[in-house]
Amino acid sequence: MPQRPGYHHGDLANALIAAATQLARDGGPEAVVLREVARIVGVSATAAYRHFTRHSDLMHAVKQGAQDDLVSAMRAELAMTAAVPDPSAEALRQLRALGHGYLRFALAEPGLFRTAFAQTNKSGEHEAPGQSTATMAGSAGYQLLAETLDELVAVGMLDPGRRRYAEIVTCSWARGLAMLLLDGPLSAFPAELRDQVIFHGLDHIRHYLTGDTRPAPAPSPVARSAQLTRWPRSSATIR
Amino acid sequence: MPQRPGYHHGDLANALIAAATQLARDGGPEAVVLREVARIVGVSATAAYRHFTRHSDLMHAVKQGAQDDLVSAMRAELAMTAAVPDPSAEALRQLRALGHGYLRFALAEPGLFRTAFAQTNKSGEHEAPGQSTATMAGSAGYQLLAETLDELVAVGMLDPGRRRYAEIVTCSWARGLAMLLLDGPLSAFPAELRDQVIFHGLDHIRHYLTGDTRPAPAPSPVARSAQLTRWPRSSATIR
DNA sequence: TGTACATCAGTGAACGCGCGTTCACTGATGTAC
DNA sequence: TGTACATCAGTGAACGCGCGTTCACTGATGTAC
Repeated sequence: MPQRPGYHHGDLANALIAAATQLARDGGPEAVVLREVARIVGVSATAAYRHFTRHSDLMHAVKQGAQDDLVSAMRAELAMTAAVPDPSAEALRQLRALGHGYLRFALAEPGLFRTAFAQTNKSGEHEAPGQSTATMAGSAGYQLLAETLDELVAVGMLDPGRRRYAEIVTCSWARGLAMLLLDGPLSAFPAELRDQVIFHGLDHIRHYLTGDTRPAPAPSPVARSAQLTRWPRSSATIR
Repeated sequence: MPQRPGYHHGDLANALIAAATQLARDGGPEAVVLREVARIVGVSATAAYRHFTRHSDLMHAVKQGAQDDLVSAMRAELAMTAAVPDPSAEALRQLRALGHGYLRFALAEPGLFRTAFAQTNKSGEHEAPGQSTATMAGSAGYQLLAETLDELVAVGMLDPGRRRYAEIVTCSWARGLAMLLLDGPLSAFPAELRDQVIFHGLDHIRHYLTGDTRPAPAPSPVARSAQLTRWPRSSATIR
């Protein structure tokens, strides 16, 4: 990103998005105020209108980024542990990783998490019925879950007859737990306890899907608690 | 409620709450604007300050009411079907009724549902740590669920070892599903389909809790779909 | 039973704020000849 | 290679809005004597 040589910025659109993302990260979607964004970048508020026809368009871009970040967090959690040879165990590992990634991102980046699911009306869209912008987890995340669930069926752990509503139930659980952890009564819990709730919740989901009532293999490694603080985000460098 | 005889209103506090509730019903918590509330009641904005020290206090009252309404909806659903003699079947009936009540209220009164879980900072409270105002379903609703889960254990349908996280998982599912239905991708579904999602979801929860894999007894009665439109609310008569 | 007066519950005007957005403009850049 | 000019990407001032809240006030009510 250039050093702002003078009158022309060079990459104002991205700079605005980055600043807006930082605001969303700190204060949620309501904190994304166009004038403040311009202020941060060091540009007049009017300049933003060269790159976004209105506030909600900027908002939309931030939301997209937040959704991408969520999916990245899920992918990162997938990559954090090694794949195991046994297909059944591998499918379970993936399921757990996706859930952990989702919920840990929610805890680490509550502002971005809320932004990812915020209601935005982009320019052309008129409440667009039937084509909701608020996809499950940015669509890509939903796809990851769907694949893992398919794998669970293929491996024989998930009854095909119970496949149909599996992602809705799983998504509902994860989304609701995130709300309880962020805004609800569970928000008062200390970080460790919240991690435990997530861990046990995920184990319940596993049990629900597979019918396997045996307890979870091991408690959540403490080493990962460090990750609960802040999620590193490559695209959010300002200026 | 008196007919507003002249200068003195007589019951302004309640009238303001009622009007504010109507705004919340139609537009969610953000729609509760003090000046607009006063306008509706036909009183100067200043008058509100005789009864609420600030906006957030009025908001708090509305939120309380919305939480009560949610619990009422759950209770009403409980009362809608007759109790059955068999304790196991009865516990399941209650579980289903609570879930249906919760989710149907969310669909019928999205504005109030959101308001029930909105973040409000009442006068004295300073982010009050450890004592979150956002209780599970207004606390009373949580109590109802807890009792039903206890009953499931007593009856032998729910393994005591799996009792511990049962309400968190169940609450998470319900809350998340409500979000998906109201703001998420499921909001585009037609009413019937959404009711089916609820019905199947609840059946999955039942299966998850009890381990009973047999399918649900009967599909959701169509007759109840009428209820999805609007929830009758006794306390919200304006003026 | 009638009067003085404290208190209660309203009023209207105004303040200050910050927002999204528009306007007419100007400095910088790139291209045609 | 140098110049004219269209276009691009900024600027600063201003508009209009609606909000929560405060101020000094006034009409209605209730109570003491």
